[in-house]
Amino acid sequence: MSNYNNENLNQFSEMFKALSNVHRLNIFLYLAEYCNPGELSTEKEMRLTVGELGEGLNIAPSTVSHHLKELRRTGLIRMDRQGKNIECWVEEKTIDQLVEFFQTSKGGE
Amino acid sequence: MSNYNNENLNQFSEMFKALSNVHRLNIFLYLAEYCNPGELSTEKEMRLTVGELGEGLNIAPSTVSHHLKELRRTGLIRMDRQGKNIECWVEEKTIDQLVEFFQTSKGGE
DNA sequence: ATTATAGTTCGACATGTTTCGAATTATAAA
DNA sequence: TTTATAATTCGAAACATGTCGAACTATAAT
Repeated sequence: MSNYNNENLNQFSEMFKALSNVHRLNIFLYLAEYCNPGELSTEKEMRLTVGELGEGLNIAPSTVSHHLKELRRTGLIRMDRQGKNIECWVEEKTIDQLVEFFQTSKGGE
Repeated sequence: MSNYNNENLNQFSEMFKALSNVHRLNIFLYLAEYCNPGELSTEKEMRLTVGELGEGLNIAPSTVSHHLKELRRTGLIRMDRQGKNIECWVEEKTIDQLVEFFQTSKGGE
């Protein structure tokens, strides 16, 4: 039997919804590239600003903002204001949960 | 830099879209429970019919059918007609890809 | 051949999502 | 204090998704 209750399932489905949009998936992976494990997640060079994320994606800043809000809401990324900028980075614990989700679903029960 | 090109990214986003609906996620996990690794995936007791999947989900058969079509389209499950029934089971290779996707995104390059 | 069972396809409707630009808030620089 | 920069919120338009029931196809049983 599965270990996931209804609330958990809902949270996972929300994460998948967040990653189901190509722009959001790109933002997520772009952030993931900048988070080198082994270094502290508080180091500045491991984070990107909203503006930096919008570049090359060809969508309006308001749309980027909206997508980031979704990624944050579901726990996939975190954000922190530093002066005029808002820095973003991936939440590694959540990624661990996703890896475990699929490993468990494969391993059965 | 990421290993995923635009086509790959698109495929992953489609898989996530398929799993973003709670009904489809339930169907997927229900199927995953029935696929015990170590046994051959051709064994009959490792598969479920469309009707069996619809039970307890409280949605019309046509809706179950629609959801299964989406799960199959994105490569998450497979289906095979056996007489009057159509048997369904998860595609383990695809699950492996998803595990790898998140592991890689964490390990970063 | 007729009937029953399992599942799919189609059309329609309600609901949700994506996107933008304009207006707004927050911070920093002049 | 005024101006500039970075990002968010809001409202609206276009588009996509989830759902159902009715009609259909495929197979099996009588």
